[in-house]
Amino acid sequence: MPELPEVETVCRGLAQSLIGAKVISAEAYAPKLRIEIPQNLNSKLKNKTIKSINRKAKYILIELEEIIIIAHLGMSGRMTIQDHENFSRKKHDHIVIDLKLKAGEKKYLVLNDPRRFGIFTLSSHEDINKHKLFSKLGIEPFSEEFTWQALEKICSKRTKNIKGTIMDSSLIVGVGNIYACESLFKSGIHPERPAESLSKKEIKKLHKEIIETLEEAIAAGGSTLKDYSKANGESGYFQFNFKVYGKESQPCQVCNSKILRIVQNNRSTFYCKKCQK
DNA sequence: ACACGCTCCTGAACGC
DNA sequence: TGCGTTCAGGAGCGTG
Repeated sequence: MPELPEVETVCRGLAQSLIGAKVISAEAYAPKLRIEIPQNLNSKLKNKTIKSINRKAKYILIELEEIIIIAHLGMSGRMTIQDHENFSRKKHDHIVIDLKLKAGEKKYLVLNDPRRFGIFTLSSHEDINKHKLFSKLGIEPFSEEFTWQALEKICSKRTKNIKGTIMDSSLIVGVGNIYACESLFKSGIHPERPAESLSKKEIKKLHKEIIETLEEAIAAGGSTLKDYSKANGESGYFQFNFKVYGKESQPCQVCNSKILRIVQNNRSTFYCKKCQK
């Protein structure tokens, strides 16, 4: 499922092709995903040119003249650019935008989302910064604001387990289940530890590993599961080497003891009992 | 303010 | 083979 690195990768991929593209037509084939899809998409997007494409938390912001598309890939969303030649709308293709690229070529931008946890909505430029979807977002892990002291503050007096804490998007954005598991493993911190129990040294280590894990995944092109594709539609797995995620019962790459799986906050957690204290 | 559990959705994987 | 059940999970929301 798309986590921050995947969304970043998708944004970069889309930006490469679509900056300067003009909307010929836009059509929605579902009334809602996680929230309602605006009606009359076509009249709102037609003839507008794409100015920039950026990521905010796990949201994709496609900025056009006078309007901004806010998209979220949820669990199973894919945003792909497809050729006109032999194009046919597939199952779960919920949004299809016909675009004329800067160079003149025509392409479709398609949002496919089988599990429909995604979002596709619109905002004006003036409303974007106070948009409801963004009102409770925590710190961006790549921002200057995300210092180890900021993480220390988040963890202080927090009784909740550290894994749930770093995954809480009202505190820190973009750390999903996979990278929470991975960064805790690399930090040697047990996922069930109360956030407030972490020492300063551990906070510093975790802070560093969260950033590095996400950076590494972006460098690898984002990690993925099997129902995910890159922006250009090329499917398949990325090359990120998971140390614990999905490795239940397999030997730890560091100490050889069995990777364990537990359920925390209704989510699977994978960890090494020996490496993570 | 915080912690926690429920919910949305579909397809894959699994059990009988 | 085929049906039913379980699981995956981001994040908003309601409850205590």
